[in-house]
Amino acid sequence: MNTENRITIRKVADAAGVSKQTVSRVINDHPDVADRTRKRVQEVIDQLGYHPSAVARSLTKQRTRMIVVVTAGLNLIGPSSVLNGVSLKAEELGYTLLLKNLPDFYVRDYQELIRYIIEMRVEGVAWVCPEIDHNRRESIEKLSKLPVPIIFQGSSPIKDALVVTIDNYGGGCLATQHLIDQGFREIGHISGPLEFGDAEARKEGWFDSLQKIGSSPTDMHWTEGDWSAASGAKALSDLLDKYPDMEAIFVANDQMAIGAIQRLHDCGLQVPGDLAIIGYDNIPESAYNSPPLSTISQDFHAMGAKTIEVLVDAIKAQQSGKEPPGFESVILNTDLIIRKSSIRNR
Amino acid sequence: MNTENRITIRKVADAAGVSKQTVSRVINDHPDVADRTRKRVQEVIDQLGYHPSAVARSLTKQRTRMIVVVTAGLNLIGPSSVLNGVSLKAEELGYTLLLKNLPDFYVRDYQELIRYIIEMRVEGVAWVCPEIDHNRRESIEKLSKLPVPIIFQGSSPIKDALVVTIDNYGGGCLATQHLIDQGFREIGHISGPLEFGDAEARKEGWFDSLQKIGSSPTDMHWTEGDWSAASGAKALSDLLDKYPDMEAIFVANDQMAIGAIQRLHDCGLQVPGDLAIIGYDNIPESAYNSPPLSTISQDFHAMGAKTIEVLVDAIKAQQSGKEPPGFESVILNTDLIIRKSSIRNR
DNA sequence: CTGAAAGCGCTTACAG
DNA sequence: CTGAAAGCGCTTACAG
Repeated sequence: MNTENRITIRKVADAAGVSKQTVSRVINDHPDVADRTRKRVQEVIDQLGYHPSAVARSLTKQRTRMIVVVTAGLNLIGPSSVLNGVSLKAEELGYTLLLKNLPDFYVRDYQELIRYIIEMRVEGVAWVCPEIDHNRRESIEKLSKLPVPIIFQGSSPIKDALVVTIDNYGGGCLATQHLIDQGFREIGHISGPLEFGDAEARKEGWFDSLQKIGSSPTDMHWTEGDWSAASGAKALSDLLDKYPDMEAIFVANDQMAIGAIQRLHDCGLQVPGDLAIIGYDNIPESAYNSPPLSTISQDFHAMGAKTIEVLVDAIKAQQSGKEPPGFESVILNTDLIIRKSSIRNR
Repeated sequence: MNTENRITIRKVADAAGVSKQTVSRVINDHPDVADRTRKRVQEVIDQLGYHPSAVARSLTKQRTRMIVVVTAGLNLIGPSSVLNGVSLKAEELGYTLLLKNLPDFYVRDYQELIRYIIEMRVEGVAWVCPEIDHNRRESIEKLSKLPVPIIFQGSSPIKDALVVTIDNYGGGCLATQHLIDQGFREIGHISGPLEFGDAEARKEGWFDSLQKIGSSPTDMHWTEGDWSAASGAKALSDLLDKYPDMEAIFVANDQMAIGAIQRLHDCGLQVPGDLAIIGYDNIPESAYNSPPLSTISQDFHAMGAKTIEVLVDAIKAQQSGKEPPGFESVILNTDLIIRKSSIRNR
C-alpha cells in the first residue's frame, strides 16, 4: 500500500479546514454537525476518495466484526453449499468472513489454529467441517477455551456446545421407512465412511427403522463405502455376494448410489426391478440418472445461514455481558424425494 | 471481546519487568535480546497465553497480509474447487483470506465493493467468479482504479489485466477433435449459457474444429443449455429435431451431458451406438454414468493456486515500488478423458 | 542489550 | 456545534 498516497482522516480534516473529530462525526453519521460543515466535509471526502481504515477503527472500537469460518472438503457438495449460506448471511449481518480452509479433515495443530483465531481478533468461529469421529469431541474440548463463541456444524446434537445440525438420523429413517412402505423387507445399506458422523447417524436410522419392523440387521446386511461413486460400485458387489436376498438398498449418498446402479447395470440387473435404491443428498445429477434416483434432500443453504444467525446471537450475548442462553442445538429436517429408482414394481 | 481480560503487550511487559519494546523483540524473534531476558519474557507470554493483536500490528506496519477473494456460484463445481486451491495457497504464502461471496453472478454495486476492498485495507483481490459477458469488461474497467493488484480467473486471456485462465477454447477443440478422430463428421453441440465466457470459448473450439475439416456449422447444429442436467435433456430433444443426421455431440459440461444421455435412453436410443457423446469438467459422477462419460478435465485446484501465486507476485512488486511486470495471462491446459460414451462402434 | 518517545488512523470522553 | 487530549496495541527509529 503506497503509504504516501493513502488518504487519512487527517488529510481530509486539513483539506476541509476542520478537526479529525468532525470528519469522524460525518463519516459516522453523527447528528451533532452543522449542515454546512457536514456538506463541506462530505465534498472533500468524495473528491479525495477517502475510505476510513477498518483496521484503525477495529483497534479503537475493540471490535473487528469478523468471523472465521473453518472449512474442510470444499470439493464436497455439503461444505461448499453450506459455505454459500454462511457467507451470504454473514454479509447480511455486517460481518466479514475470514476463510480458514483445512487441507484435509483433520486438525494437525490446534495450538496454531487457536493462535490464528486469537491473533486475528475475530469475534466468533463457525466450524463448517464434516464431523469426523473422535475428532469432533477433541475439537470441542481443545477449542472450548477460546475467548469467543464457536459454533459447530454437526451430524447430531451435542450438549455442551453450540451446534447446528441436519437430522441425519431422521433422514436415514425417512429413507429406510420409504423402502419399507414400498413393501420391501430385505433392505441393505451402503454406508459412508463411518468416521463421518453423518455416515454413522444415517446408518443408525437404517438400523433402527428395520428393528421397528422386527428385522435385526447384522454385518451381513451392510457394507461401507467412502462417498465416491467408485466405492459405491464396489460396495454393491460385496453386498450382493453376502446378502443375496436383498430387495432394496439405502445408500448413504447419491454418488455412491449412482456408482452402485452403474454396477448393477453392468451385471445385467434392473433398478428398481431387481433391486430398489434410494440415495441421500439430492445432488443435481440424481434426477437425471437412469433411472432417476430417489433420495433425501437437505437444505445446506439454510443450514449455513442458521449457523451464522445462532453464532451472531451468541456473539451479541457475550458482548453485552450476558452469558449465552445455554447450548440448544438447532436441528434442521430433511425431505424425502421419491423418484423411479425406489418404486416397487407390482 | 472482554476488554478487561485481553492480554496486551503492556501487561506482559509489566509482568516480566521489561519494556513493551523488549516484549516486541521477543515475539518477533529479534536477535538483540539477552538470552535470560528472552527466556523470562517467553515464560510470561506462555503463562499468560499472550497472542499479539494482528489488528494493532497491521496498523503500525501498514500491512494487513490480507487478500479478498470475490466468489460467485459456490454451489458450482468450478468456483468451489478453485476456492479450495486459492485458500490453501494463500495460507501457504502467509496471507489471510477474506471471503466476499456475491449472491449471483452480477455485481450490483461496484462502489460498495470498492469501498469494502479499500476499507479493509486488503493487499490484493482475487476475482474467482465465472466470467459473464459484458460483465467482465465492466469489472475490469470499474476495478482498474483500485489501489491494489487484482487478478481475474478468466475464460480467455485479456491484454490489460492480470488473468489466470483454463484454456476453454483448447478444451472445446480437444473434445471435438476427439469425435472427429473417431470418424464422426456430423457433430452437434450443446453449449452452456453463452453469457458465460467459458461456454462461448468452448463453443468456438467446436466451431473452429469443424471448420477445419470443411464443415460449416450453423444454428441448426447447436443449441444452448443452462449447465443443468434438466437443460441438457431438453436441449438434446431440440437438437435431435433440427439436426436428425447428428452422429455425435459435444456437450459443454458433464451435468448437461448426463441429462442428455438420460433423455436418449428415454427415447430408446443408445449411447454411443446411436449418438456418441463427450462432456466437459470430469465431475466424479461421469466415470460412473451409464455409459461412462468421455469428458475434458481441468485442474481447478492448480488454477486456484496459480491465481494466488501470480497475485502475490504482483503484490510484492507493487510494495517494493516496482511496476508489475506487465500483464501476462497464465493459461492452463485441459486433458482429454476417453470413456465409453464417445467410442465409435465399428 | 534495553527503554523512552513518537506514530500508525481512527474513536471516545471531555470541555467549551 | 466543534476541537484538544488521550488511548486502542503494536512497531519504528533513536539514544544510551
